[in-house]
This record gives sequence, C-alpha cells and structure tokens, in this order.
Amino acid sequence: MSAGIVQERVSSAISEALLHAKAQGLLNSDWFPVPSVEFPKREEWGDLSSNVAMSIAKKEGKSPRDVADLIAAHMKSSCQFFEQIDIAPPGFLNFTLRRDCWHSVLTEIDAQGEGYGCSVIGQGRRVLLEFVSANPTGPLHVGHGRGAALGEALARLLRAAGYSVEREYYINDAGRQMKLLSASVYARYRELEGEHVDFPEDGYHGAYIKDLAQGIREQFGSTILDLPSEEGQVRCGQLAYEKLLDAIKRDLAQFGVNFETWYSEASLLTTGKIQDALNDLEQRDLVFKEDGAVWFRSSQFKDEKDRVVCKQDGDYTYLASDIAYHFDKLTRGFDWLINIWGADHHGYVPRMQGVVEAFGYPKDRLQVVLVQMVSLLRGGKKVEMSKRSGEFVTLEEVANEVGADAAKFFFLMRRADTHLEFDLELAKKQSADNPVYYVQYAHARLASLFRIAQERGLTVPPVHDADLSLLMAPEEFRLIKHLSSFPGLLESCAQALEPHRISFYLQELAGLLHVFYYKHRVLPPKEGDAREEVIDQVQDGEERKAIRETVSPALTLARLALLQQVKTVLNNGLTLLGVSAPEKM
RNA sequence: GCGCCCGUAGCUCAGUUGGAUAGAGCAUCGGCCUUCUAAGCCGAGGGUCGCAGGUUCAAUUCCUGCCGGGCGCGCCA
Repeated sequence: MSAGIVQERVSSAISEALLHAKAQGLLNSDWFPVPSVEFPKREEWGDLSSNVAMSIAKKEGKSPRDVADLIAAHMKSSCQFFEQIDIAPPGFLNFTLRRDCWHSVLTEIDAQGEGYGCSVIGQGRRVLLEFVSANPTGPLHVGHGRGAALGEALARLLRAAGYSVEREYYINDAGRQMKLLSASVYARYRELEGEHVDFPEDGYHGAYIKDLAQGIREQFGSTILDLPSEEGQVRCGQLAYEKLLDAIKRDLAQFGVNFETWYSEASLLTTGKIQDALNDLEQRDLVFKEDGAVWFRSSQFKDEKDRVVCKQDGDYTYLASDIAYHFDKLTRGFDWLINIWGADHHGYVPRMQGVVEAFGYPKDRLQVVLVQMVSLLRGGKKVEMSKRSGEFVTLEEVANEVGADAAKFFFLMRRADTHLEFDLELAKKQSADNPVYYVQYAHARLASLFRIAQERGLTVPPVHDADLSLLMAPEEFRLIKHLSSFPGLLESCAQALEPHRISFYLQELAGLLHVFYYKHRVLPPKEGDAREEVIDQVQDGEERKAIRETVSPALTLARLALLQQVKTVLNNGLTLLGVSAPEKM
C-alpha cells in the first residue's frame, strides 16, 4: 500500500496513463500490474524510476521502448508534478519530480510523528510470536540475547504494520531437562553437606548450580537431607527452577524485552491438553499404537517417518508437548504463529508445520524464523563458549559490559540466518566505527541543535509554516528522499520478517545527516562570527572553501523543520529496534 | 547417505523479492576542528558476486549439477 506517499502518487499516475492509453486503443491488455516505483541507483536517473514498460511490453507485443514512450506521453499531458520524464534503454521510465512534491513527505511526517512509517497491511490479524523459550535450567546466554532482540523487534515491527501481536515465552518446565537440573542441584547440595556423591553424568556442570545449591542451603540448612532422596531432589529442582526463571525474567526485562504470556509446558500435562490434542488427532486417524508406543503419522505430512508421541514407558515425548502447545495456540484463535528458533532446530520445522496441517490448518499458518549462532569476539579474538562445560558468556554479562542498546543493535545488524560476529570491544567503542553510536549520535546531535536553537529563542516551526522551497541543497534533497522511503521499508521488513534492514536504513540516514550537518549551517552565526559555509571541500584534487550567503532566518526555520522530521524518523527506527534514541551523549 | 542454511572487496556484511556501470562499514593510505557535538566530514586503492550450465529483453537474485563451509537427521529436549 503505502510505499511512501510520493512513490504511491507516481505509481497511480502511471496506472492512469496506462488506462488512458488503453481507452484510446493504444494498449490491449485487460489489466495492468500495479506499477513498481523505485529509487534508482544513480541520481542521474531521476528521482524515481519504474520498469512497468518492460514488464508489460511482451504482453502488448511492443518493444519496451515504445511502451515507455506511450506512457510518458500520456503522463505529461495529465500530470503537473513531473519536471521531467526520461526514457532509458531498454525501457526504464525515469521521473524527475518538482521539488515541492517531495515536501509533502515532510508534512506527512510532521502530521504522523511517532506513527510515521506505520501501515495497516496487517489488518489487525492476530499474531502469536513465540521466542527465547530457553530451558529454565541455566542463565540466558548471548545466543538467547539474539533471539530476544529479534523477537522484540519483530513484535514492534509487526505492530507498526498493523498486526495485533502477542509475545509468548514457552517454559520447558517438564521432562528430562528438569530432572537433570534437579539431580544436579541435589548432588551439589549434598556435596556441600559433606557427602560424597557421583555427579549425574549428563548433569549441568556450570558454577551457577553450586550457587543455587548454596542458596538452598542458606535458606533451608540441611533439612532437605532429611527428606527421602527422591523427594529432596524434586524439592531442590523446584527451588532452583524458580530462581532460574526469575533470573531469566529479570535479565529479559533489563534487556528491554517483555512478554505478554509465560506459557508452562508442565501445564499442558496437568490440564490434560496433551491428551486432548492426541485425542483430536486420533479422531482424524493420525495416531496409532505400535510396539507399545503411540505414534503420530507425520509421514503423511512429508516427514520421512512416523514419530513417537507417547513412549513405551508411558511418558509423552517432547513432540507430544509441542503438538499440544501448537494446537493450543491455534485454538486460541491466532491467525499467524511465528516461532523464533535456533538454527540447529531447522530439521524440526517441517514436522511442526505438518502438525499444523494435521489439525486442518494451512501449514504456513506457522512460520519459523531461524536464528544462527553468535560468535563473541574481543578485539577480533574469539571468546570460547561451551554450555556443556558450563563456561558461557551470559546475556547479563554482555548487556552489562556493552549496554543493552549496543547489544540489541548488534544483534539486529545482520540477517537472522547468518552467523553473527559480535565484537565486544567494537560495541563499546564510542566512535564512527561503532554503528550504534553513529546512529544514536545523529539523533543526539539534532537534539543538541534544537536545544541551542531554543536558547536563542528559535522554535522548530510546524512544517506548513516553513518555506520549504528554500531547501535547495542536494544534501537536503537526499535527506527528504530517504525519509520518504521509510514506510515502504517497514512494510517489506515486516513482510520478510527482517528487522535488520532497519538498522541499515538508519545508518544511511545518519550518514546523510552527518554530511548535511558538516556542509551546512542551520542556525545563524552569532554576532561578529562571520562563518563561511563549505559547499565542496575538495575540487579538482585541491582543497577549496567557498563563501556562501549566511543563513537567512527563513532558511534556518526551513532547515529546522526538515531536521525535526529526520529526528522523528531516527527515533521511530531506533524504537522499532528496541534501541534508545538519546537526547544527549 | 538424505535434508536445510550459507558462499559477494583483505575482514564483517548489505543488495529494495528479476533491472541500468554490484554497494556500505571496518582495515590501509592521504586530507579537514577559530564552527550549531571531530562520537563528525572528504578523497584514493580494492571484485571472475564459489564453479559450470539453463530460463529471458534483463540473473548476485529463479532452476539444475558440482565444489567448499555450517547444521540437522533419537521412544533426547
């Protein structure tokens, strides 16, 4: 829909021209696609360009060039807002718009403020976004942080795109992992009590297990030893679990990541939802008994073989929980389920989509975003991690060291499905090398400018009160064009579930701002401070400064109005990433 | 063996869903503070888009086959 107000206008002007030409019998097609309008790579190719001519040339039996000529001719007669329409081989239409057309972008941003960039493509559809969902058997580590940052950003992005999003954390508080946690903590507890115990082979070896045991000891002394060992183990597990889950919740909240729902796996069992889901499948003849176990006919959904849901010993498998969990999600009425998983679970995706299909829903009702691993670097050197030995860098440590903002920005700089190299030293660096600071600095710089303006009695005018025709510099124009592409960017990011593009967009916007800021002055120079404005620092290989007119009061206001909109978009973009937009740095 | 993901500048990565002469940031080299924030700006060098075919007006993008790297293929979670 709105790929930006200007693009939209050009696109519909092309459509009109097509219909116009058809009415005159110059074109034959019954319908035309919505003309795509893009920013060309080079400024010589105009402000905007379209490839419609090429895309319909074949159907029309004409050369792309002829179709382009035809469109251009009909557009020139009907529209006033084009300054120039060029045709470039093989049939590109390159539009140069009158400057004031672009000013509507600024008006739009001014009017919409924090809402600029939002759209309604989601049509209020309900999305369940499940992410992090780390086992409560240890603290969150860096990898979880990436999933957390991604989930939070996606939630914000999808909300901006008009979806109704609920964030959910699935707590794996049942099954083998919990038993191992219990056994590990219990063993450490007994060790601290001076007993000699064999530590469970697959237990958790991290130092935090000892801390948990110590904590239990401080609270309960040795009373747990008086319990039968089975019971003592359960007790230890329960206490440890509560502590760990609290820590997870705390870490995430401090990281700026929040959930509407914390969904317990164990509750699926106690409420009978697992059996309900399996009964449902049984009615569909999709489960059967064999070899003393219960199987799901996943092979009917392109899985290579059927899978066990209830083991010979009567316990449900993890798949059974997941079947019930996703059945529950579906019956809660969500239109779209999005899961964020570690990429090592990729093999599991088709199986879960099969489950969705088994319940009679289209399989793409469930979409899984896979997140690749994070390698931590320190000054270019790899920091080794292994959960097995218990030596891993926690999310809390990273957030404390580099700050939540920098961490989130770094997590969101890359596509989710590629390995991420996260350099702690770089993330802490306060310079242009560090993209977080580069973008945040742009925002702070503007805030500072407005503060000084205010001190001098200048307030930022509403856009419609400013004489925007004074904004003639190419740097100003580039800023406006870039601002205009923000809504379209958000739409495609939401559609592709790829928030990383926002971070690239923001880096570009910040870059354009810094260039503008360097070359141009906004506020009038103080008394007796006759400054020169640099328009071209280097020309013909030689340095050259040019004297320009001082900034007129009206130009100051126009530039303030422009920069206010830049600040708004920087803020909106950073907010979507969950990163703060500081007023001061 | 089967399946999924990745392969773009020395490094880390983008590439607007098939468009025009492939981009950015680091790093390297050379410049710019009497200035509204130098946490900034400007310039230079750097490429067989892994390889080979195919699809078409047009392929880094889609298809097939190789090569290289990562990861999955449990009555584990």
